[in-house]
Amino acid sequence: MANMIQNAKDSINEILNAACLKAVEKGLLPESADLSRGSVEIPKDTTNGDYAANHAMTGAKAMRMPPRKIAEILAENAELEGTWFASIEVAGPGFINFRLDQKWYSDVLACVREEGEDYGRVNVGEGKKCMVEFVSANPTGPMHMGNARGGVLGDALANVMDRAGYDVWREFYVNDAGNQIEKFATSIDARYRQALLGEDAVEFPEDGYHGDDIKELAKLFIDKNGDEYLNVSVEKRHEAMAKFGLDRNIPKMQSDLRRYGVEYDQWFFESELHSSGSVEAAVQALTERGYTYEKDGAVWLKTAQILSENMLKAGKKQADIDKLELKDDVLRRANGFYTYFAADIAYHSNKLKDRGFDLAINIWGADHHGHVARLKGALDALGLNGEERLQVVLMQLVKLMSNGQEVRMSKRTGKSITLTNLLDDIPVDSARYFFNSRPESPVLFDLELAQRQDNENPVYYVQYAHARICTLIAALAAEGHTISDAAAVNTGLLNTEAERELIKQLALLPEEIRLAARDYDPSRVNKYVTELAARFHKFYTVCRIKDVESELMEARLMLSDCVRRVIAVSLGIIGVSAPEKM
RNA sequence: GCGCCAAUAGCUCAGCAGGAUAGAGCAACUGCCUUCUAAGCAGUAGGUCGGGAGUUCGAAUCUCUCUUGGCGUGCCA
Repeated sequence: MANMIQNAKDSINEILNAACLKAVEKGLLPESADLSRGSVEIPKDTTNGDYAANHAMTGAKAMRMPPRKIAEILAENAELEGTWFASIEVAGPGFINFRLDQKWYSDVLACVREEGEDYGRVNVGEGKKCMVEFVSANPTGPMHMGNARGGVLGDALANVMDRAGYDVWREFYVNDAGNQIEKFATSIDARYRQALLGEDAVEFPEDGYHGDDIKELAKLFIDKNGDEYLNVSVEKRHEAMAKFGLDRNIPKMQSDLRRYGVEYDQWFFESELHSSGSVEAAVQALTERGYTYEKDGAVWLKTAQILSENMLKAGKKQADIDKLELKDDVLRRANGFYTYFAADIAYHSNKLKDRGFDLAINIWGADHHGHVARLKGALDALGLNGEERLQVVLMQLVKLMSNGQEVRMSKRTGKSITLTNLLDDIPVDSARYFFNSRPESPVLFDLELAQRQDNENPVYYVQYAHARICTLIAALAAEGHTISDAAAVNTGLLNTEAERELIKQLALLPEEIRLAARDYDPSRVNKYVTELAARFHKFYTVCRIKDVESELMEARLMLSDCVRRVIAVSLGIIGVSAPEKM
């Protein structure tokens, strides 16, 4: 579980604090010396060292001394003996730059070998229960590109959280109740009667689902039941049709997602919240706490009050809050049915309270952002601290390009690229790599580029590095060379710039996992592994492994094997395969 | 109107709890395979980080403002 980047930074802080203490004792720095605002960073340009500390600059004001002078005093009083650092120097406006010693590189390699499959694990989650809910597409039709992105981001994020030390649970929330389902049944019904009574005999509802999949469901329904539902009451007919449709659509979603490499721990049905009385209970609980009222025959949540109270507590000005024109929300409609919002409150209360998840992460499309504040607010009102315990990752929508043209997607007309079509056309690895980009940036998906199975498709760049190493290891094995442990190898021989840059990148994985979990952004892993592949390709070009002096060969072979493992682990996190041959 | 997200090389995007000279891939041009996979590597060229102001030792990054684009602002989900 070692994080060699964090360790190095901590060590620098200790070295500087000790140096500061010493300098104060000697009277070189004032008693007011305070380095606590300083931070350690990895400079872009390694001519500025491997790590740079800005403590002298951030502390200059309190000490009333020029930063450069402070930096020099600290550097002179720093003790590097027994640390991971070989040298220290002052540069620029007052940076204190540290250069890593060989020992650090050796320790990184030892870590990678010792931890094996578990390399990159960190324990920021401390075993806390974390649910990642993602995709949760309406089961009324085929999944589209947006769901494809949600599937990738959610699954990869769940992997990241797992590696960051959380106890992770993946869930799909099935909206099998409410208006959408009624519309779904109405649509099937219209197609059903059109098929039996003629196109013109029945008018198709304007707000119904116009896709061909509905016609297909109607046809299957006829194959099974013939015309026997023509004379049944509308309620009974719709109930049968909704059930029939869901029984076909849901398994289809499950198999499509599985094909995509996405497996859930649970498919949670909204209908169960209604039938168990959980929705009613949630609204009741809000009422008991005084957060609801009745108006026009409906039950309302005092959203405006809850949110403005929260904002006042957070230090926002009343005038700014007024500008937001906050509105209350309906929980139970005048017709007696609960809204989607009410069910969602019940669902999230179920997650945080009944099932005891410490953290609930939802991946939502950006078009749902208006829903975030009020859901958090409702959970706050229930005393569940929704502000912190519910985290919503809003992902921007997918723009699909084909032959340089944007392909418009429309759910209403049913004209959209479905996830099934997508998987027929492009490799899963390619889709998973492309969609795993920063969630809040819109993604432009170029169909032709993703389809290409050559070097223009960036996913192959990474996979190629892995395959290269595998064949290299096989070739050396054929000559009788096996991979030694870090301790059995003279890692000091790995001292060219290409080798050191490669090892530094290996060391970075735990830190990247920590940051990816902190920001709920799994795309960091994509960037990480791409950079790792780049550094390997460079090393491979510059440093020969086969046919060099045996001690050096062993060291480089061991390094290559470390890279192979870390690429495999990283690709595993983002759900891309690591081929042994290409 | 109000709110959320975005704007960085010709194209696609990194860089965003402030750090030193703003990076990569593609496209263009030039090199590197009788030796471990050239699906690779090295190099050239390409930029008022949307405009303006502010905060400070320092701003692509933080604040304000304007412009442009996407989304939201339902007794839909």
